Amino acid sequence: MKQSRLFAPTLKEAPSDAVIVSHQLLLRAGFIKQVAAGIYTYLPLGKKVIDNIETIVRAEHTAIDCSELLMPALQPKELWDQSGRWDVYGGELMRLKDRHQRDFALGPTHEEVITTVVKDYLNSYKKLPLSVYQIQTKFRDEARPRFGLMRGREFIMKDAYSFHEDAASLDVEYDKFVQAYHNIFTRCGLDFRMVEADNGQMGGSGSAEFMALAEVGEDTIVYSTDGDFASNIEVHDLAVGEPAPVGNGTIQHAKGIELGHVFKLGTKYSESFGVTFLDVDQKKQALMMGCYGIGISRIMMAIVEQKNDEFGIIWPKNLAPFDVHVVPICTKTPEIIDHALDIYASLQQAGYDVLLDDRPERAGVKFKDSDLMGIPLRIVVGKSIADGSVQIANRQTGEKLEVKVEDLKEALSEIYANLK
RNA sequence: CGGGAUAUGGCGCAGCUUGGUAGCGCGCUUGGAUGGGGUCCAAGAGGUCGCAGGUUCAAAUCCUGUUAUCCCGACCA
Repeated sequence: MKQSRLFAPTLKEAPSDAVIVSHQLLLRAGFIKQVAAGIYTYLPLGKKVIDNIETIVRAEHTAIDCSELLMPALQPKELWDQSGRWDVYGGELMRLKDRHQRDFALGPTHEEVITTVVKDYLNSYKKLPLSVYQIQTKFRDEARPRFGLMRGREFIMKDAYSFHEDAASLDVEYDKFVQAYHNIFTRCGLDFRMVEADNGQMGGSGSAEFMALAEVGEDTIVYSTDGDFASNIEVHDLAVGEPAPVGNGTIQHAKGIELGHVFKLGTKYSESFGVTFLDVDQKKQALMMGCYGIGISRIMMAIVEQKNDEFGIIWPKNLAPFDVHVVPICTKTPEIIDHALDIYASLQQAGYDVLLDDRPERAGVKFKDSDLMGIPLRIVVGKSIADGSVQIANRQTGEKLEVKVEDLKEALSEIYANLK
């Protein structure tokens, strides 16, 4: 991609509405743009990051044999009446009417829909277990949207649902999701913790949350110094310094951003929707269910909150919008831009996703924008090209290295391999 | 939903107290100089001052209402 053609409006100053660093940087670096309170457009750079997150999420779900589908955002009231949640969900459910004055909701979650979708198919124990997921825009009419992508009224979520003949099967699947979630958040480069969580209005028999550690987090994690215990403070309201209920540690507190939540739902939804199957003894039984969510757009925000410095964002390589930023400077010299174009083409051929800053800007402007965007590797093509060398700059470590053009690919692949 | 604040060009802000018809920095356009960390000079373009009503000869400025956005709290798979 040539930067002169990329829609990436960077700002020197953060819009005054943004108060936390991730919100400010995502706005300044041109990743998102606000449309209304809690509603954002993902600009091209932001969209690329979202896509990268989704790629990881998809791969880890495929790995546990969970298949992807896509359900409607628009859901009729009747479904929500069946679960009883039309009345209990409250003001957060975004409600609307069609032209015939029939009631609909924009889905904040999809237990009602998925239960209806699988109902006819899952009539035998032979078809169990089954798990499916989708990645979709969710709607919640938050009383107070805030902090950019942290608490939006419209956001991208991955939600998965599993169906089982008994609790033992649910336990097995639940553990697979827990492992998949560990893999996902690790691959995203997040500093996170799994904690015991409240079941909330979802009901069910067990749940855990995955929290990104961050001071701006809205949740409080209580954990023990020996690592044997971690919980949302909603479940165990323990004070700092108390002995932990498990193990020998003492309690500490930390702030976290909830990125994922796994639930054992039990039979709550299958009972209200009358979803039953015949077991091996030809007895009719209610399905056991699990559900598993990840805030895709929230991951982008959480990463920026964790990975930044005074100059801008520092993307982990798996999420970065581009792998390499080729930055020619002194562009008055025509051979420099020619060399940069050659390097750009050859790195693309080598499989890197490359952004070429072909704009007629001065060096300082290009460096500032590059730092702000946070692409992990930068190749500066300048005067030193006269003796055949360019500079590789590592955004993550700050290291800079002069290399001959003929050695560039090799040097780059070594540095790339060591990126986080 | 309670409490607090803000709304003036793409972004950041001043002007409002003490009404006289809008200004600064950045950005943008053109020209020139510069050319390895947001360069400098000059000339330009761009604003129904959130919206509606009121007071007044005259409203960005005063009054009333309203909408939007942000923060704190409550709420929150």
